[in-house]
Amino acid sequence: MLQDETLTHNHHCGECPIRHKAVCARCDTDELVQLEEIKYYRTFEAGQTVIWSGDKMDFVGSVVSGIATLTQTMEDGRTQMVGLLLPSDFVGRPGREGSAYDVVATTDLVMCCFRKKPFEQMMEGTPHVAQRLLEMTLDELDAAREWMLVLGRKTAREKIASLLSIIARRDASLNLRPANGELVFDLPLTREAMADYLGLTLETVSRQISALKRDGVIHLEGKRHVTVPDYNRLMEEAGDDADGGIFA
Amino acid sequence: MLQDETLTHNHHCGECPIRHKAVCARCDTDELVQLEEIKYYRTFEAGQTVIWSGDKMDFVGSVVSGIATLTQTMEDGRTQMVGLLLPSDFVGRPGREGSAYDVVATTDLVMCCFRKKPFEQMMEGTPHVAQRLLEMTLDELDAAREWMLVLGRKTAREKIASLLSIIARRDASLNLRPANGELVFDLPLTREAMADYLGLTLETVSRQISALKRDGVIHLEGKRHVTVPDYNRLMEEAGDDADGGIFA
DNA sequence: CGCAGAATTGATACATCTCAAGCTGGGTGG
DNA sequence: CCACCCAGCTTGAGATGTATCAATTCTGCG
Repeated sequence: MLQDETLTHNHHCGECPIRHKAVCARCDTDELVQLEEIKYYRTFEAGQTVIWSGDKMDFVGSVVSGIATLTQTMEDGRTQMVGLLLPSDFVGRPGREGSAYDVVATTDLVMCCFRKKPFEQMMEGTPHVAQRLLEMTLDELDAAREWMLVLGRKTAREKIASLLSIIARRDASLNLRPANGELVFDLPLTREAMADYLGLTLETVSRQISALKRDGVIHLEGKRHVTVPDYNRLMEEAGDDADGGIFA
Repeated sequence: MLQDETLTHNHHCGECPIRHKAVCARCDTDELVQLEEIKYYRTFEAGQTVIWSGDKMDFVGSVVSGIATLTQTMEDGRTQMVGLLLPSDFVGRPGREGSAYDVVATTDLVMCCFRKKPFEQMMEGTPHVAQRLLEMTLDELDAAREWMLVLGRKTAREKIASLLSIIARRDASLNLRPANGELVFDLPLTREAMADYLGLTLETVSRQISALKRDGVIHLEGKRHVTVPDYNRLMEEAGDDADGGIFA
């Protein structure tokens, strides 16, 4: 595994970009010192597998930068994405040996890893870590259930609109945008990855994106650069209530 | 709200049927005393709505007996079940005002409720409750992700087989069965509820159940009483690896 | 330049939905 | 005690959305 030396030595948590959103968000200075002792950085190139389903995991950790996917695969090759890991998201499950999913780096990826045993011990002692992890897990559960509605009941067009609206919303909350209703972002996923997320084929994804473009719901520059002229229109196409602003 | 007096006064936690599986599983005797002070029972009749999506929740709690469903509904009426609540499962989210889902009693239901504020305070003080809740939430997240694969990638026949195998497995772990490979249970859901769980129409559910019956994968007495002569066969039909026994 | 991965587009097949007609079994009122 | 009723379920025929198979077209890069 190649590792970028500028990233694999330990930075100070105080300057960390995900300091206030990750599993360490509630920790005070003392607790950060404890975490620094058991942490190390790892980098992965786009396309690299971080963990194979079933593999033993000797660490847990947070995504610092880049994007990774959580996928499940059936014996015959059918694949479903079950999670999209963005900066500050947590990987791994304390109290379990192996991973239940494949974790794959979609872009170049930097992870802040904690050795599993010490991390688990720390969870016992310092409630701030466990509290934050519970909060994050509950959020993920809500997101997973939201996605169950998308997978089970929405049409292909609604699925695409839902995905775009989620990416747009996240992007808006990260890089704060003028709230003039126009949103611009880059798709972090290939058509195939979108298909795996939405339970579709890549051809259907392509057709529906073309249709949304033809109907003026989105504009495309190249394959990845998307402009949403009217976010409420996109929400309607997603079958969601158009109310409840972008920055909820 | 009608309440059965024999159930709404407080029993002792020590004799509670879900004592060792619910959110209180790790609590010691002292902690149980604390919980007893903030708890009360509520009963619901089959078909009754426990909580409406968006409603303010002044309690959280555990299912003691009976079955409830968690559902999400779109404006045009399409509905997706996002959770099936069995005895010992937890309802509600500490740290959030309203419910995100409809909770409906599928059978007669008894819940052990905790007043929300005191429960949240207790979570701060006694790590055993928060630890157990984290563990349960992680399990639910795994279940939700498993279900995403079912919704996104499985055929109607596989979906039905998956649901039957889950119900069979749960039933086997509750009422322990002879491990001779034959499983018998009652479906706790109507065809329509199964359809909402699986992202299908009730007609498709009915057709696929008929097909599995015709092919000898299951036997039916009446509409609800199911016999599975060969669990591994059912697993194969579900598209799952047939290995990894029933009582995993 | 030209290749390879990614994406688009087209023609057709098929699984599931939709609409519609009956069936079944348990409960109720005459 | 029977006739009726109704929710839940089954089955059928046809419509439709998405998958599948196949042929091009982009796009970035060595």
